[in-house]
Amino acid sequence: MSSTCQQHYKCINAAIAQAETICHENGLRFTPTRKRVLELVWADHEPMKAYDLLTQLQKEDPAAKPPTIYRALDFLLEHGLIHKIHRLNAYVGCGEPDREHPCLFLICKECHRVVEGHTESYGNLIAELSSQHRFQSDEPTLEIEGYCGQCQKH
Amino acid sequence: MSSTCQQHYKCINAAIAQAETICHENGLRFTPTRKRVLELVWADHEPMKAYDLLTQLQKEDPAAKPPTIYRALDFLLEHGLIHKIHRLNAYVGCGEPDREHPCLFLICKECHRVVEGHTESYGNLIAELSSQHRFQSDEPTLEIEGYCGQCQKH
DNA sequence: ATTAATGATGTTATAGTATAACGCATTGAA
DNA sequence: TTCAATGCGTTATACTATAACATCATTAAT
Repeated sequence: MSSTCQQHYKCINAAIAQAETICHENGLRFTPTRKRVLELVWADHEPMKAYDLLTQLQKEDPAAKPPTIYRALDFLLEHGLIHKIHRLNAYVGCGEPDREHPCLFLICKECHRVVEGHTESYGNLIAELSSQHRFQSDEPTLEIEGYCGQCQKH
Repeated sequence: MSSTCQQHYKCINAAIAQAETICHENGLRFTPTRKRVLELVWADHEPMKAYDLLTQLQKEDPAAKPPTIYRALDFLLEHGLIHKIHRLNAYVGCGEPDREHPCLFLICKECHRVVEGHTESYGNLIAELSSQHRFQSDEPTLEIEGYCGQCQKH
């Protein structure tokens, strides 16, 4: 575990609780595999790779295969419980699964930490672009690589 | 070819000419393979996949292998002559290789066309996020999927 | 001109990411 | 209880990208 939180189990528990609520409210099946995969994604605040998750899962369920993981990830993505960082081919838990929001990540090249950003102007930008180009937008992702405060060369 | 331009060879010629200038100015070697791959990327305004480019290249150079393509793509990316669309694992020619600018793409899910957007507010947003998070940003990419004007359901 | 350093390419192999396809099991509604 | 829909098990394979090492080409210094 490598993050800024003090008691990481709280992050995990909160994420699972939110997921349970959301699934219940929307009549979705939060099956044991889906739950377990979500926990594994949240095992760390760093983005997790599919095959690493698979390796983890196989410790408990030796029969797990790639589709096991990818199906769970697809479900979690589809319902906004996790995000995919495309340039890393990796997955992170979503901090605000109950609120519709465009994804925005700051990705540190040094420590590989990813922070999920939030700001009004992002929504405005998307709106501006959509109207400029008559584009009906959907699933925008802003991925910014660089160096976080800890890792910058001074 | 599927684009809004009328005479696409002009796009290709312009791109190659710009590349030649940039490489010359910066003491870079614009080798035949690199040039040919850039032409192939520009063969269409749609994003091109690495292995499709390879198949094309192999028609002229049967000895071409994956590294042939990936090395050329790496060179072109590094010098801003093309962009990678991460969520598509695909590559498009850069419309303004001589100007430093953060990448911003509108990707149509229907016709698969990609337009490279430009707007002041994008730079501002990056700046705002960087200062908010004390993040030294580098290579941001904003990829927005959705439906373009042509493809929207009315 | 020769040579050493660097960069580009050739070549083989393999690593890493993701999905297709098919059949069985479970669930929940009619 | 039966049926339709959804989820899962399983095998195979497709797709994306890089490692590693040999060879060749270019450049600039001697």
